[in-house]
Amino acid sequence: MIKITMPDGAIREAEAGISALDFAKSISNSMAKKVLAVKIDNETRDITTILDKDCSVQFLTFDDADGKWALRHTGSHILAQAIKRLYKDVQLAIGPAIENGFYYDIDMDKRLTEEDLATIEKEMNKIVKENLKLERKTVSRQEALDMFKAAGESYKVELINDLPEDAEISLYTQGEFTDLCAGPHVISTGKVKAIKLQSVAGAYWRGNENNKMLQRVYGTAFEKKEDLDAYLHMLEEAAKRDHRKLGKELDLFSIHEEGPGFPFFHPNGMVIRNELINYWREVHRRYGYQEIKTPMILNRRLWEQSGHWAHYKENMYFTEIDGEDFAVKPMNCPGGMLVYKTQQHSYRDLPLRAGELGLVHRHELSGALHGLFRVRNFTQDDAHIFMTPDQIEGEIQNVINLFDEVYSTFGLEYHAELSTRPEDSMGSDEMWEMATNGLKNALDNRGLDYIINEGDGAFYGPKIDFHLKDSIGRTWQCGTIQLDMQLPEKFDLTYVGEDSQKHRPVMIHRVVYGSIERFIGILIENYAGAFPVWLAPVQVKILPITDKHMDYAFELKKKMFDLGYRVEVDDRNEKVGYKMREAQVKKIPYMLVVGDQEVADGTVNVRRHGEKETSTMKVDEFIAMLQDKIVTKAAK
RNA sequence: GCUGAUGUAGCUCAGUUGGUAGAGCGUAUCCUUGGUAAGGAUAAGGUCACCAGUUCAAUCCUGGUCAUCAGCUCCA
Repeated sequence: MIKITMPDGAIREAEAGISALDFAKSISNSMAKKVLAVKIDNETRDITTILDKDCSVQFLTFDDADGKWALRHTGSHILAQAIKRLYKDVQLAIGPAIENGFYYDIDMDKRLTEEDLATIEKEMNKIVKENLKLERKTVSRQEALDMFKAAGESYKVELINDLPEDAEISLYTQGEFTDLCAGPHVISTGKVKAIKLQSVAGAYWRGNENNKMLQRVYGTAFEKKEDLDAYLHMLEEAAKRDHRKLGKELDLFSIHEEGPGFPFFHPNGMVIRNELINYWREVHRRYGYQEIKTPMILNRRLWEQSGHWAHYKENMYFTEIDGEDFAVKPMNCPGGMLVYKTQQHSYRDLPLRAGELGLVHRHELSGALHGLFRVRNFTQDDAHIFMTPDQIEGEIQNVINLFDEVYSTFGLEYHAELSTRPEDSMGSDEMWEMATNGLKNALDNRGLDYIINEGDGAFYGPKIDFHLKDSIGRTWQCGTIQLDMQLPEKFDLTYVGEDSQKHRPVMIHRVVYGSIERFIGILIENYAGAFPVWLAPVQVKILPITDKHMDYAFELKKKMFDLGYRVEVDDRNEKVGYKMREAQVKKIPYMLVVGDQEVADGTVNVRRHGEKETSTMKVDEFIAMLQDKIVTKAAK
């Protein structure tokens, strides 16, 4: 079933047998404004890319972005045309517009280099100058097939063959170049005033790793040179927030060749980590959770029972103890099951919420590793909740409330995705429907915006994922709520009901941070390294002006240290300007300058990170202010 | 894992068309006691990612390995 979320939030469902593309197009045609892009899997795409994907889509409300989108789309055609002009034996695959630019997938033997990109870019600018008109023409399927077959464009032929029976097939022509394309485009290539090719990378044909790998050229296009410059400048600024860069500069963590994907946390990073954990415990206590801890290495039998041995083995690490196979846990659930089974539970105990900060190890593909965002060992802020089937909705609600509170504390914006039953799944239709509806109702009641990933759920149940953005707009899944109808079965979990009979509980897995590592990465980029004072590794730096003021500085430090604050004195033989610069670079929230005047008056001169003005206050006054900021977890 | 690029001092980088390397920052020592983003001097610090091969000679050329980066695939 294909569902389309309209810009006004209304949901429309397609009749059976209609393809996603057709459905999307029919809606698009019925609207005054042509719909240029859709959201699939939370990625903005050209409408043509949904042609063989049976999934839910969300139209974007591109009020004034229409032109930009078409412009980028035309950019991709100019790219293809330039490549066709410059090289022989080139086959074109697809070339859509994307969020900030466009790409084109091409198949050619020659490997494109950086220099080649420069050459192609030159040719593209020539095409822009030629100001070629883009002309749209509708053709019959046979005409299209004949044409692309004759041209030796086998990818286009495959695309055409996969189009639905009654699909309208259109071609766009600019000068000597014609491409299969649903459009829309700007009227002529001359409209694209600023073009930049960014990179070339490999991409599998149709996103399937069993298919041939093509070369994908990424670029971006704007109407004005200034817009391009502004965009490139924005990218440069964003790169400064990269958590891998800041992690090094602020001495938070490191990753070494000796342990790819196994991050080392330094003292500064541990402060943030521990504050996050403290906060996590405080929140979960309020929401009625208990905490457990289960072992990292467990016997093979357990993993066979849970299904991981069969379904997750290629991601697991193994070892042998006393001649028996053991595995390092990739997930915490089986351990949680064993804890649940150590006693009999009454329906009165449910929902039973057991949290665990569990260190898991997963063998991720080497090419997928990425700073703290994708690692091979990480701590999940996990919890397993056991409940009766009619508690699902309320409990999900409870979890979503908790998520919202936590993300709000950090000022993080998030979006949710609901993933439904996959092809290959276990359990009855009724169970799936009940579980999926439970999740959906909870989302609807909360009034949360979400997109649906049809068939993207786990084999054991549907899930809601929460995605957060990094500094350059890539999104990372952090929180997730997964309903599990399988593990309780496999481990024969029961509770005693009102009728004094044994019943099967429903279980959910859920993480808020997702992994503490990934969440710290997100926070570093979100705050650009300037953490709010409650998280800051060093909260206060005291800067004595000369040696004469050292005693006062250290007295002050002891006072604050004894109260539990993270405070340091910069007692180096340097001028105060130098010390101030370094404290600012290290993004320490509060700098206290102390000199003759402060010593005489028993005051401190306070300067906040990133601000120019200073203010003098009594020591106790400053401490009270600091305390307030920390307790309220103030953002600034 | 796949495609492409990269790997030189603690950090950011320059350099050698084959003759074992340099800057700035940082660090140490000394001078300087200076009111809010860099005071001065001196010194230490590198098997040029690792392993082979070619060569009189390899950081540089060739091959392999590892790691990192951008994508793809996958995922917290």
